[in-house]
Amino acid sequence: MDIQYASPSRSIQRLPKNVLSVAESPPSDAAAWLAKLNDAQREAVEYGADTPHAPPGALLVIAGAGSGKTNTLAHRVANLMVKGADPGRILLLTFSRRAALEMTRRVTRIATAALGTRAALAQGLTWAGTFHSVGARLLREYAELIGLAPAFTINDREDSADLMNLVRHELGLSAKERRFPAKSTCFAIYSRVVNTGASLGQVLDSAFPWCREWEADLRMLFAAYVDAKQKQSVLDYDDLLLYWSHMAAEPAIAADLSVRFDHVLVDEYQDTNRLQASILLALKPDGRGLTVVGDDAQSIYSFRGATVRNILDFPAQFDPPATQITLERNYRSTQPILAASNAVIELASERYTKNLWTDKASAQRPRLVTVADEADQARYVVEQVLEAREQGMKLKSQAVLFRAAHHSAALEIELTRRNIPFVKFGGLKFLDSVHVKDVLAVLRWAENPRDRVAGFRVVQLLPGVGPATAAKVLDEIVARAGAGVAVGNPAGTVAESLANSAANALAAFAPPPRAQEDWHPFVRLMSSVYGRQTPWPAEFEMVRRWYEPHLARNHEDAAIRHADVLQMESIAGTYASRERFLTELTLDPPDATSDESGVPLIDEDHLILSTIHSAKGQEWRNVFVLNGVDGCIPSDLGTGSEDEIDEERRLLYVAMTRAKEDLHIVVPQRFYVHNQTHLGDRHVWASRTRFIPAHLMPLFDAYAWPRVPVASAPTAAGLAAAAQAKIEIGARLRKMWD
DNA sequence: CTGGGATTTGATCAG
DNA sequence: CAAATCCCAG
Repeated sequence: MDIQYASPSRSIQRLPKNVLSVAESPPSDAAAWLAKLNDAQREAVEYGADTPHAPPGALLVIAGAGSGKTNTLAHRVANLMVKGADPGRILLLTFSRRAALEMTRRVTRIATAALGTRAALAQGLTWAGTFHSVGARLLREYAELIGLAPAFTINDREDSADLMNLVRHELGLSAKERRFPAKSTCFAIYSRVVNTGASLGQVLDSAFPWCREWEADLRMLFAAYVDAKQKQSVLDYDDLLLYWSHMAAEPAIAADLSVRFDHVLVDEYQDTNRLQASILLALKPDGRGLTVVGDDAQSIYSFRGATVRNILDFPAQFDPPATQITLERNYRSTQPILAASNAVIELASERYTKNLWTDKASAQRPRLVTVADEADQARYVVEQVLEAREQGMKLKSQAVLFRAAHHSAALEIELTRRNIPFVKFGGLKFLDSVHVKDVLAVLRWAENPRDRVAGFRVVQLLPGVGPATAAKVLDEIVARAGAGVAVGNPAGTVAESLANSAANALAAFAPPPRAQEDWHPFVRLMSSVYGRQTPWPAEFEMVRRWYEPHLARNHEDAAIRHADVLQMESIAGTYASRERFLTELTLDPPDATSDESGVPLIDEDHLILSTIHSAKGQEWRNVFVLNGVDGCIPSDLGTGSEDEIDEERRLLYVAMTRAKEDLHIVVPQRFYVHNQTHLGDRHVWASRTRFIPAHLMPLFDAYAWPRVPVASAPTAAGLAAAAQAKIEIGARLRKMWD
């Protein structure tokens, strides 16, 4: 066998066995598990796999919707392992945690089939996850080298916006005459600059033109924000990529970093941004061992800085250019569904790829259903879902997709009323609720006493403590910590001495009179968690018990919220440590909610509700797309530029291509306006989405619901009678006030 | 300086 | 319609 197997590898011991097992099996056998793949898929799976330790140049796989992308990628990973690649040296970057789990599951299954009893090898695939989670892991490993506290905490979007707000107040930007952009807007601008690599001016021009006048102030704000994060050992989502990218560009670390992974495979490449692309390039500058998979027609995350140019410009980045393989055969949808989807995407102003084809014939065209309003839309969906279930289609095989999380409100009410279980993906709620954030803030502050947003929130839970007192407390901690570091603490680590100073600062602080009573229990709690005196997860219970009276005092609906906290406690028990719990929860918050508070109905059959974004990569036999009207798809917020409109079009394309057998696009004609006083009936009339213009109508089965029986169409006699009735009713109504 | 009530504002998709 | 902001009594 190849001598290179003796080259430096962190688990050399296991490799020879593995190689042997492959060598022993006859070639026909080895081919058997690849036989189900089509030619293009097999090409993608086998590209360079014969020399896993000297991989050839970069590979780009353009994989259309339903073309077996996940399966192909999983086979490729399994094949690399079968051919002797060390699974611990394979980096698999996916879009979501869910996708990572699905991928490892499949790789394990395929590898088991291919390797027989040597399936344990697949367990070694430990580097599979999102860019952000892998980044967090690597940063903790290299933290000391790059001047980062290893116990750094990670802020989610809300926390980051809160910190931005804190900094904004300190800079006095809140007292401007003209209103300064909201904290979430400031953070969105900052995030976009970081992720796209564009200048602040460019970002303001292209995406936030109404904030143009604040450029100078924003620049100052962002500088202070970065400064604050560093002082507090806090990272936001973007930092996970940003630090990784800079780390990978640092020659001393870059060498170590790029040799530790022989193969880097990236899924959903069309939804990566410039920053992510730069990380890949730093890891694999010549493209050797790099595989990216994606579909430019499904690029729907430009609001997160993703650019379709990443995938389009990928091949030319390398010399020689990347090899490109296109998967055009669709295994998912019937021909009529595919025909309609193709027609929709074909109208894009810029279009780069392929037409998908299938041999799955069907007489059923996708349906375009007109209903009166959102209430009827809900009734239509429920009726159709139940009818399909009568014919043997499980609820789980059916999904309702929509553009924005709140579009399903009316449907959720109807489903609850009729006792139909459902699980909703997208539009996160759990982490947004104040009680969950309160408890997490205690834990984050315990993990990192410098985390000002967390501390600020926790101290203010005490009665009689407001922003001013909280700020004093935090300043006191910073002062003590500074003094502690200056004096030095040879006995313990930096983290321990920091925790000590924080606990001491709290103990020494003179609370305002109203907080007197609650102060000591609070100090006891914080000293305990700072000092890690209670093991995880018992620590969570202690925090919860401390929090309970504050929860009860501050919220009328404390009971419901308390149930959430208990729910969180049971989740906490499944993590090995406080740090793991906090990191995982911020990087991978639960994305599903169900009608019953908290408890997802995992075993029971249930209908799937999902935003289109969260439906990525999934498929169902029966798919309903809600609100196929202008203003929803495309969203009225996203019709500014041609690019934005094209992205909305791709969104509809993604939704449509989720369907295997039956597709319903529902078009309510009337929407009630939300922003009205009292219970008015102000409404707007909606029209069918512009992405399905008249000339595409032949591809659909268009009808109104409820269907009006022909026999009941008004006759001349009937109308005359009705006219009579109208008069009578009018007279009766007047009588009411006599 | 805190906290409760009145008032105004602004809002998608998500790691 | 929920969150941010403002105003004022204690």
